[in-house]
Amino acid sequence: MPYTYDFPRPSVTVDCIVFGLDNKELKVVLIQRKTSPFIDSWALPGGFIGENEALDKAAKRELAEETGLKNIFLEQLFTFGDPGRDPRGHTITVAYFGLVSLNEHNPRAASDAKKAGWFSVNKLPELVFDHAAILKMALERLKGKVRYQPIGFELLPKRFTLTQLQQLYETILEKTLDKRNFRKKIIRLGLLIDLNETQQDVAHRAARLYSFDEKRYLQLVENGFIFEV
Amino acid sequence: MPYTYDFPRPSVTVDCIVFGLDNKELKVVLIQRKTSPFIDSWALPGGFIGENEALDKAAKRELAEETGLKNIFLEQLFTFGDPGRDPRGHTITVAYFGLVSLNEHNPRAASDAKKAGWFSVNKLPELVFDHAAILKMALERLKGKVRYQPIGFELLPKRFTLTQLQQLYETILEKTLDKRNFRKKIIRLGLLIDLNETQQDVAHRAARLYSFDEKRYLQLVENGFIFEV
DNA sequence: GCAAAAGTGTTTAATATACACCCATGA
DNA sequence: TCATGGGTGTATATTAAACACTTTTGC
Repeated sequence: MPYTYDFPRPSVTVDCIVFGLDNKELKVVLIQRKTSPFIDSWALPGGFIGENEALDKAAKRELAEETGLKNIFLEQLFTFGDPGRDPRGHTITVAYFGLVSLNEHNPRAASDAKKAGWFSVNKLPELVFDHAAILKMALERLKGKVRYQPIGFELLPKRFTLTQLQQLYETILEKTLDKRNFRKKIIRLGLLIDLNETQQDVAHRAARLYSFDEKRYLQLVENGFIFEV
Repeated sequence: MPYTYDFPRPSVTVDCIVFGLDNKELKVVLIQRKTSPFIDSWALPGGFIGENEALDKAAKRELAEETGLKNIFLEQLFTFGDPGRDPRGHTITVAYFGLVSLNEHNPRAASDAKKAGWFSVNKLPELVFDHAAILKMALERLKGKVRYQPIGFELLPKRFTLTQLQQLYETILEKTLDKRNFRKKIIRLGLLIDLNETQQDVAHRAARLYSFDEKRYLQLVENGFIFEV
């Protein structure tokens, strides 16, 4: 079923970088390719956009088709279009990135991939195309963004402890933070809801659980509030 | 000269949002379209990417072809791809934005546009396609970015006064700043070079001129420095 | 001499940093 | 009872904010 145009057109794909936090390791979802080129190699989940398909819809669809992951908030990262980045010819890819609570999301090889799974960003297999560069940019964006937008909460379960939150920042920013100062600062922001519950089944004093007050955050943003950690 | 592919492909274009500062007004470069659709309407400079052409190259080329503006630093903003944004069919556009010193850059209608010029962002003509939405996003990015990256300097002449710099921040952030506090803060950053020169031909006390110390900025960034105003 | 913008310091409030011990729990 | 992580306060240093007058220059 050939499609003919008066001028040459590049192919357009989407790729997804989905980060998760496993204890103190930052991980990313990769799939093993089922199709040529680079069959069996590891890659970011992604693929061609459909006819008259919106970019974000395509990203969500491809992610679901290859990893089974659904209902994940994806945000556009960057568009890569260097000729030569794909051996099949001029291909432009729009990269999306998302953050999930790793324990609550388990990628599995869905229809369009041989395997799918979480990989530590520090121990990656070789990636196809320019996916290593895309991932690198996603990591930089994550580091930059986490300081002034409350995106970190996406990486945690809905209910989390202050220590988990602190470790998250320590992992992403790659530096240690003072416990007392961190708690003071976070609490003072007024964006955490104290659930008046504690952890269960831990072999030490159980920590209080908190959730992120997204409603209040949105209210504050409306009034010009700027989140900073 | 028809081009045939096995699967449907969207068109891909680039659009440029170039901001300039005119006294206390933020302005943007627009062109009057020479071709259908929307002939004679105002639009952001832009057009189709070429065969095997890199995205940033295409943006620079289109900007030069339509406005004559060259050697302008452009940065990728966002990619817009909603089906329906272009009546000719599925068209994805990669938007770039740039900042220039308005007095030093005069857009003129080059080969691919009927007219070209600076428009105040507060007094815009009706724009074609979704260019109004693209511009809105560019403005938001500018506001967000100016606080933690020294991009504002791009909007000023190489030699500028502290008052000019302050007015720049006041214009972009849409609020007034205290002169003494602003000066203290900016000087303390250590990113300005005092040129030991003063304005000429002004009808009042001549102000000292400064330039931005980009070398030093890059050094500091290497060492983890974060710019904040 | 006056209009117009340049330039300059101090006080007070808020925030950031540094730092160490007791508490609760399960094994 | 001990190992493990949870939880807390204070003093000091740094930074932000508020605020008004004198200086220089051209006309």
